[in-house]
Order: sequence, then C-alpha cells, then structure tokens
Amino acid sequence: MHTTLDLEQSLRGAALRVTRPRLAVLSVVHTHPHASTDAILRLVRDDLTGVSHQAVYDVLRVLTTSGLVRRIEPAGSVARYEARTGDNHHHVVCRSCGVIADVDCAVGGTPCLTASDDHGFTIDEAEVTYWGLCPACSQPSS
Amino acid sequence: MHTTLDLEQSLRGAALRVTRPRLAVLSVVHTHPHASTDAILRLVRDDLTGVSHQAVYDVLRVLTTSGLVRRIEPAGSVARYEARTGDNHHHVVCRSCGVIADVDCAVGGTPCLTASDDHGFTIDEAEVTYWGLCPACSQPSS
DNA sequence: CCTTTTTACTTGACTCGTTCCAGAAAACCC
DNA sequence: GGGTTTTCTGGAACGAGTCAAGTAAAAAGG
Repeated sequence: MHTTLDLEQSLRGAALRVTRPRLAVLSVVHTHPHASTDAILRLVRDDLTGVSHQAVYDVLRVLTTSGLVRRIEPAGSVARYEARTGDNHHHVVCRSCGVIADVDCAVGGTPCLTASDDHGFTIDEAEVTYWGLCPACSQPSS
Repeated sequence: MHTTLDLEQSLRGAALRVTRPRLAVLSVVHTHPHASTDAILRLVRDDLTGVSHQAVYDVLRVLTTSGLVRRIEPAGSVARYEARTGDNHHHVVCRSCGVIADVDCAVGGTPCLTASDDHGFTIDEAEVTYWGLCPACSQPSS
C-alpha cells in the first residue's frame, strides 16, 4: 500500500506541487487500476468532496505528461488510467464487458519494438492490445 | 484498382444490398486507407453530392460489422477505416502529425496471439500499434 | 511568520464526434 | 409492377473532453 508520504514524494520527485486533489487522484489511480476519468472523479469525491471535474481532468493530464500515471484508451472505451508505468506491460480487453487486465510483455525488456518494415518511422513504443472474452463472459450463461 | 463491379460483388458477397452510397463509401475506403469518417464523407460527396453524414456513419458501421472494412481508433484520434482486412497487419502512428502506415505482422499468420499470462481470457485478436515519428516529422526542421 | 509570486482549482459554457429518432425513399422479391 | 423490407434524410440529442476568466492555495522571499 502507498502511504500519503509516498505519493507526496512521487509528486515532488516529478517537480509537481503537492495539493490535496493531486494526492487524492494519485491515490485512487493506485488503488483502482484501469479506472475511467468518471470513476476516478467519483472516488476522489468520496474523501474530498467538492472537487471539480475540471480539476480531475487537469490533474490526470499533468500526471500523465510527467509520467506518474499512464493513460490507455482501448477502441470504443473512454480513457482509463493506471499507475504501473515504465515496465512495458500490455492489456487484455474483454469485448463483452470491457474489463481490462494486465499482461506482462511476452518478450521482455523493450521488446516488440521492431516492426517488420517501419516505413522510415522512428518508433519509440509498441502498444499491444489483446481482444477476447474474460473468464466470466466466456462462460456459457448459467 | 477496384471496379464498381468488384465492389458490388463484395457487397453481395456479404449479403448486403447494393446502393450508391455504399458503393461510394466502399470505393473511398479502398482508395484512401486510414481516412477519418469526416474525410470519407467529404470524398463521397465529391461524386455523390447530397449524401447525409448519417448515411455514411450507417454504411461504415454495416461494412465494419460485416467485415468488409476495418475500423481502427488510435488513442487521441477519431475513428479511421481501411479496406485491408483479415491479414492481421498492424499500424505505425506518428505522434506529431498523426499519419498512419501499415506494418505487416512481424510473426506471420495469426501471430502475437499468445500472451504470457492470459488471466483466463479467451483471446481472439492481438492488435499492435507502434508509436513514433514519421520520416517528415523526425527530420530537423529545415 | 507574513507578503509576494506563481501555480492550481472552480464555475460554467462550449466543442466535436457520434448516435438516436421519425418520416420519406429506394431496392429487392415474387 | 406491387408489396415488403431496408436504407436514407434531416435535425435533435448526447457525452467525453476542453476553453476561459476569476479565485484560491502552495511555494519562495523577507
């Protein structure tokens, strides 16, 4: 579990001011991986009533650009956020219920980064999304 | 190049009625890979003035669900469509200008389909998006 | 500690891609 | 051709996300 102090140090380490909304958002992202902006907003308001949705949007953008959280947007879904960064992991998304799970990179390191023909692009990231059905949704409806 | 007859047969092959808007949309998707809905709408209107945007949205959805075109939605971009389907190819997206290029799957066949730990998911597709800079954007501004 | 400066948060309106709806029109089948 | 089914039109509606101006709070300096 992350203490408030840990989160505070994360913020200072990224040269960001420490504010209550930022701590609250960061905490929620740590405890609720893959949460949507809307879900984060509701969770943040649980212990910090009155935060504006704009504040949450702003904080999420700042945290994303400073690398403290990662933003993912599976096709057909709203933006979601997670605190696991820098480990090049990927995601499985359920086509039926939309649930997301983490998948470690099969290759390790900075792996799949090599495309067969890169068309002259300078590639810096390979993002893999696996699509399928989660255990619950693939069960014959009982 | 695809003739109108080819496109017509594609539609019939998918058990879809042949209509002028459908032929026009299908033709545009073939000649302009990775075009956005908006761009498709404008191009379709070039040779078929008066088509409603709703018609184009409907047609694109029908073509997508019947597998004649493929819809892709890179994070931070609007939906785009392409006619290459069923060959498991991937995409490189330029972070700067948003341009998209095709990349054949490095592994071949139905490849990257195996995740290291699938969490019990039944995976049916692995979608890879490479992020970087296109040749034009990676050049020192001259 | 208290002031100044800088940066963040609030409020509320607004944009844009996309979808919904009801009526009119067209394409297919016999 | 006539009837039935499916699609197209036009306009309104929706929701995630953004913009802008003013207020409040955090860090820096005395």
